[in-house]
Amino acid sequence: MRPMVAAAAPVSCEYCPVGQHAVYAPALAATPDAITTRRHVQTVLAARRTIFSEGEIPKRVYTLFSGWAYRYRTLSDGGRQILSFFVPGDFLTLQSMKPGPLPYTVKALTEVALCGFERETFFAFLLRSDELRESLCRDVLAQYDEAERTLVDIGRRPALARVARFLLSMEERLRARGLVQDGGFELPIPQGLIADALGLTTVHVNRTLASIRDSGAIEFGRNRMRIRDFDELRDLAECR
Amino acid sequence: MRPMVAAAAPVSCEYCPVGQHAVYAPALAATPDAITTRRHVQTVLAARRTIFSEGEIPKRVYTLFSGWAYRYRTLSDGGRQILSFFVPGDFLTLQSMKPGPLPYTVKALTEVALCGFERETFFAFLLRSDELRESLCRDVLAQYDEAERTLVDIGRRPALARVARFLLSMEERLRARGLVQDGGFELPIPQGLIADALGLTTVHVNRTLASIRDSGAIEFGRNRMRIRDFDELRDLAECR
DNA sequence: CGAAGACTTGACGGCGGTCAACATTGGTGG
DNA sequence: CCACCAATGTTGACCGCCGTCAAGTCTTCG
Repeated sequence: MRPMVAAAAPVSCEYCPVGQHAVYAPALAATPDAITTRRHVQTVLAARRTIFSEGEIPKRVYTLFSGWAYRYRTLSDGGRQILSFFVPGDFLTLQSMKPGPLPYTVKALTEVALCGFERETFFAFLLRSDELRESLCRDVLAQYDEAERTLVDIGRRPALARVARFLLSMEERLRARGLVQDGGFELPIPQGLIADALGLTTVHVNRTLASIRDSGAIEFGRNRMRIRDFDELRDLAECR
Repeated sequence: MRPMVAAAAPVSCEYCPVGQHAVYAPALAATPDAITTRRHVQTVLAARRTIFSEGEIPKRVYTLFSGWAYRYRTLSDGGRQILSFFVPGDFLTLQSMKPGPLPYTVKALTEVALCGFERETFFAFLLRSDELRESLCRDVLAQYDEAERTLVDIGRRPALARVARFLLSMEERLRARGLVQDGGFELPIPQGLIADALGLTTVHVNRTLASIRDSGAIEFGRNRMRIRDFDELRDLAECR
């Protein structure tokens, strides 16, 4: 399978293919130039490159144009907890809304293309209109909600249910962005990272995925996942 | 030990003893009447009473004036995950900033006194000034941050470290509110609830607390906790 | 005084972690 | 084009943390 290719974003943001999912989508619809002129940089980064480091104070902020990224916190013992994965259209550092050091690291999973803005003017712009504020607010609360949902998962559910729900929520998110085709989707997340996101180990994620595959609910190969039986998978996610 | 007594808030918010910790603290300092006149209700509720139910659409929102409360999500199997505890001055439902059903239940832990506001006008007021918006934003991000910190704890740390960090962060929060006296503080949270907050069981929290006490780092009795050796406790929280 | 909630302690077992070996894939440079 | 290497996936053996079950005590309150 060919690796995902990241192309830099087009010159104008007006017809941006992922703009409708961006936090500033309302502005793109109304006054696309307002975004284009504020966009400072377009960058392409190789897979595994660090985009922000924990403790860094961001002067520039990014929307993910193509590719996948993720963010995580590091433990004193070297372990890490992945907090979320990003897909095209996602804004990488909502927490930078207020100035100060970032409490997590952001890293490119695949090769990525980024659209960069100057932090201060970017948020000043978002706060100027009611509509944009509301969009920003919705994004923050949605991420907050997802964090607490994951908290419930990790705190109270067995590994099988966690993995099943992870797959379901990933499918739902990708479907909303039109990234589900032929009933399946690209999932360039190695099992070790799924483990770091779900509070498990690589070995156990591997066994769990294998058992779900054996149940017939999913099939997958390198970088690709297909849900064959949603009802079955939802049953597993309910944790019995 | 006498149960905590909840008295209704005073008539005017101007000299509210916990107002400085409220999300609308800047407004209290500048134009206290703006808060007093918007406050619709003052309510006293018995311990264990439900303040909001999961799925409910709040028309009225509350600041906790006295007593303790907590919020949690329920699982299909009857288990639950506590998301946070509230102390006087805390606002109970930041998520209600955007209209829609609440994704969690809020319950009184002790007897509580609440100051109620009409949801819509309350947030409209908070969004009107830059200073209040910033205060709101800071609160949301702080809670979000705490949620992800807990996520790391539960996902990656052993029981001993979770409990130790829980005690440390509780002490820090209460100290900031002037609720630490004689080196100790009131902690009316039963071990079963600590377990529900940390993804553990009552039995295991009990053993863990006992082992921390044996190490000499803390001492506690019913409803009261004292940290005797911060360095020791921090070592435990680091999870060697 | 009775009942409900909270705390404590012991015995036992299982989910998921640890360690280790090996297979497979894809990228890189010679 | 091939050799090599790093990253990833897979499987088995073993074990420990923490959950489950259960009994009993203590405290609080009606």
